[in-house]
Amino acid sequence: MLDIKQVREQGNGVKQALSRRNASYSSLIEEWLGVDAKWREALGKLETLKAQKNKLAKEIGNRKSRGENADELFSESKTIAASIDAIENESRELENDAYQKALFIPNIPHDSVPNGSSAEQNTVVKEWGTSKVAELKSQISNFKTHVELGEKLQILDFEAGSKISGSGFVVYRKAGAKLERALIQFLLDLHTSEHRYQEVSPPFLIHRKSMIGTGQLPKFEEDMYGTGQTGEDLFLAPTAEVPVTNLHRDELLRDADLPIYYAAYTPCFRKEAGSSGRETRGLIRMHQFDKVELVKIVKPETSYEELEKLRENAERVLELLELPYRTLLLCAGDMGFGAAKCYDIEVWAPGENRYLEVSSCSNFEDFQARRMALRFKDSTGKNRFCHTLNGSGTALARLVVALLEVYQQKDGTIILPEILMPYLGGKRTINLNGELS
RNA sequence: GGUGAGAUGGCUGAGUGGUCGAAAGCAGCGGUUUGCUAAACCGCCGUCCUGCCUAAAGCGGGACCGAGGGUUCGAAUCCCUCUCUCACCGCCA
Repeated sequence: MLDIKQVREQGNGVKQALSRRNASYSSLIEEWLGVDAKWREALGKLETLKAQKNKLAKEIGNRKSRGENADELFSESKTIAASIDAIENESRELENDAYQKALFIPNIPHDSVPNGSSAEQNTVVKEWGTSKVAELKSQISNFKTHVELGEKLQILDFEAGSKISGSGFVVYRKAGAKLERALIQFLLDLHTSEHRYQEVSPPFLIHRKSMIGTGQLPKFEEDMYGTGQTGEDLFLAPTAEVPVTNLHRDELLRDADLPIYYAAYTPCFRKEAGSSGRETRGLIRMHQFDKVELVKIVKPETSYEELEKLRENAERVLELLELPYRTLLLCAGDMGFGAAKCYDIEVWAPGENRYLEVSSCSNFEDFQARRMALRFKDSTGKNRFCHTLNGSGTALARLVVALLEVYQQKDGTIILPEILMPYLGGKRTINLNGELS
């Protein structure tokens, strides 16, 4: 949520900044300001009337305690109370109206975010393992896709996935299932020990208030899975960002509490309506996938530094797995709703012959904190909104794609990176039976 | 699912209709004193909105005691609904 004061004072600046996103929010901003002005007018009237009423009530109290008569004050007070009632209803409606409008306005892109309307205008800020990419590309025709590999080895069972749940679901089998489990463990260990995040394991079902807190609702309700249960209002987590950031909703933290770093594993559930084709083949776009997510709650003055560190923490995953990647700074038009600045990290997948997004690291500034009333008392004693950040560290399904495709051997087996061996029972080869050996 | 008890400031917790924005303690901030860390004593110490003021300070107004509604001239306090917490029972991993 944006700061209404800022919008009142620099409405045009805000509109202009938002126009860098792919749509115009000018009319929404205007509507918000209009309702806000009406609301404030109603509030002004209310305050005057209430001041009168409070005065009368006090006077009545005084007279009664002295045993005096106060009948004429009673009727006067009643008249005022009646007009208060009317204005109060109006004011409540206006307030809610303003809030509802505010919830649909995205965050303002940071100054360092480049202009652009689509993914083509994102800038590559880092490339790692370029020589390996070149080498892989030179013999690209030898590389099978993860779908071919996975099915041949019987470690990815897409048929079984759709048998149980429909398209967009997969069953990992044998070494596939073990690899998935190993990666979760590996990622959590890396971030909790080396990067000093605190491990949390949150609920996967999340209520509306939390979903509003991080910005998934109300605007993106159609992308979310609800449980379908009548009388309940729970959604399946689209990312651990939601439960983990909301850990501190409605809290006033102490200055010394910050920064807070969390790492969490959760499955992620997304409808992904309307996507199909090459983009979605195999494991690349699933309705359910596993992810280890990193969440930070920090002081405002440090949040951009923290974003860089967060990004490095995610990049480290790919470096340790020796998977070539590149990092993009997203342009204003390609950023998510709540982000002020966002990096995407993409891993090279030779079977696909392209880069796949495995992480998205964003600074939300105080956008989420405002929605969820997440504040801290700074060293001068002033209450201020925290800044929140999160980044994937990383998404697992696409990591599996890259691992299978990069590490495939001519004989059809797969030799996984050595660093995973402790998590795979000391083994690293997926043999032709789909077992570890 | 049943029964009962609760929800008050950063935390603990008192407060059953009028001077309560709210006792007390802890934490925090400022100060005094004993040779340091520490202890003792004194003072300050909720949030949001808003008016006067260039601003700060200060003074004034309004709101907030889980949320929403009601009763009343007047509600933290009484009534209703909801949400959550705790205890016991039932059920289940």
